[in-house]
Amino acid sequence: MAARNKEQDKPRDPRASLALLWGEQEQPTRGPKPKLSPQRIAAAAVELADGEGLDAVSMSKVAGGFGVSAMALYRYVPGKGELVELMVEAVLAEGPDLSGVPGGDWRAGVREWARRCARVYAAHPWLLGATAMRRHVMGPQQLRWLDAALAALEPTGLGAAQRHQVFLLLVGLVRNLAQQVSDYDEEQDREWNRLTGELLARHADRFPALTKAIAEGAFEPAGLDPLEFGLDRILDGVEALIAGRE
Amino acid sequence: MAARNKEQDKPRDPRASLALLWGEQEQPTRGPKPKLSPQRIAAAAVELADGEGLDAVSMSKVAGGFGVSAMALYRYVPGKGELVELMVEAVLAEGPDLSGVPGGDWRAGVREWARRCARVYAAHPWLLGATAMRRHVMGPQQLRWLDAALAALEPTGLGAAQRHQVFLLLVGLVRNLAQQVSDYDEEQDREWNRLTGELLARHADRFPALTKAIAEGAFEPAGLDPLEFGLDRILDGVEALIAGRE
DNA sequence: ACCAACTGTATATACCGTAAACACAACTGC
DNA sequence: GCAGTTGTGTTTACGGTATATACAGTTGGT
Repeated sequence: MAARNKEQDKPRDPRASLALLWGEQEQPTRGPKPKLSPQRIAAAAVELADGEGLDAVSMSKVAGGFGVSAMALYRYVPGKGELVELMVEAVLAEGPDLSGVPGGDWRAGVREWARRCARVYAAHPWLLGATAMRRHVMGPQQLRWLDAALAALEPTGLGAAQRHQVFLLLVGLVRNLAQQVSDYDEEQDREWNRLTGELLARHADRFPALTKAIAEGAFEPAGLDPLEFGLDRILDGVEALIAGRE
Repeated sequence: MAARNKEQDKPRDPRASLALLWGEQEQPTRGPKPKLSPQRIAAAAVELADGEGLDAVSMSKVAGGFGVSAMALYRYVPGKGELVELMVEAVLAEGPDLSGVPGGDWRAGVREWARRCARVYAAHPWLLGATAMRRHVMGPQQLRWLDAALAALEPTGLGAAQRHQVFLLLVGLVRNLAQQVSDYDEEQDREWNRLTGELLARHADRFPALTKAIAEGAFEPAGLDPLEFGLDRILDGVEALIAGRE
């Protein structure tokens, strides 16, 4: 175990962050040619995180990949927090063109959006931890995804505030799912189930509903795709909302 | 900024964790009287986390609160990961008796469960980060909440696997909500909105749906309670599922 | 040519979690 | 009562982390 960053405790100038994320900073003409760029650094960090997890992303390791010292990175990035923001933007940029689905079928559109979003999280499990950091600033790519979701929701005829709420619900669904998946570990899971099963059997009276549910196979691998299940529930809920307004 | 723990990279014996969480370890009779106990340590850590955030919980600070050295804690707790697990159990234990709501109204029961769960997260914002750690082991208090949720869902007549899925949806809702709330910071939020607003105005063509939604006031403080809104959607979705099965 | 601006490095600080070796205290068996 | 064993708390040390600061080297504009 190493130490946990207090990623959020230094003020982190939002102006600087935004300039970085939107690529809106005039680059100088005077000094030596820079070897690196915020984007190249972020890309290297992403590669590292994809391979070894977010915790493996340290200034020193990232810098090492370029053969420069850790402090060199601070010429391009104000701090690690901002680097992570850049990483998020980088992987969010990978996503395809998010222009809506052809027809006026909002359910299909929203579903497709959620699937694509889930795919990004699946490809980069560390995204979850990276965006869980407090007070992060939205960059253009995050806004792009937000925009796409809102666009997909326009045909619902819901008000703006409600569309926003539904969007939050959808991101939440995808993120929770990603959480569960990233937590999963075949071997360890089996071990856990075994041990907890024993304990539970010994205290069955304290957990009647749980005991019954387990007996009925609630925790078997199950053919249910959690994403589709969640989407179905939420979309049905939204449909009910639309119906109720008329 | 300090360093980020790789909380999960040391094996962390599940047997030991479970014994700790269930309080099933025979205590010795030989040596000197211990001054501390896993529970007292966890309680102190919770207090610290409540006051200064999860990142403020370091072995050294917790130990300092008892006037002992950091290493003393390792006599009671295998490591920091396990300490955090104990913290989670501690705050989850605070929750009231979760016995279901009287009538056969499953919606009311589930709603009440979610509200209580949300209240715990609101009281201890660090819970989110604490349970986000990978591979955590469920203790009895976590099982108690799970049991209560499953019990509340029994009157729906849904299958065990589906009840489980709905449970996951509900926890997800509460957690995402907690995330949003804990991210919120009046001052900083205003600043962010201002700066991002400028940038967005300059790129309005790239984000048409978002621009429109903002114009319609989608991001105003809004009278919508996100928890109730989310619950309404999900419960309606579940109701549709029940109806569809008949 | 000079100087200002810029890049990268080396060094140092202040944390973090925790392994290892140790001194002491208290109970068990004699 | 005494010895031995076992558990407690401390000290020290190690390898990590982010990053502040002071410096050396490079480059372009003047």
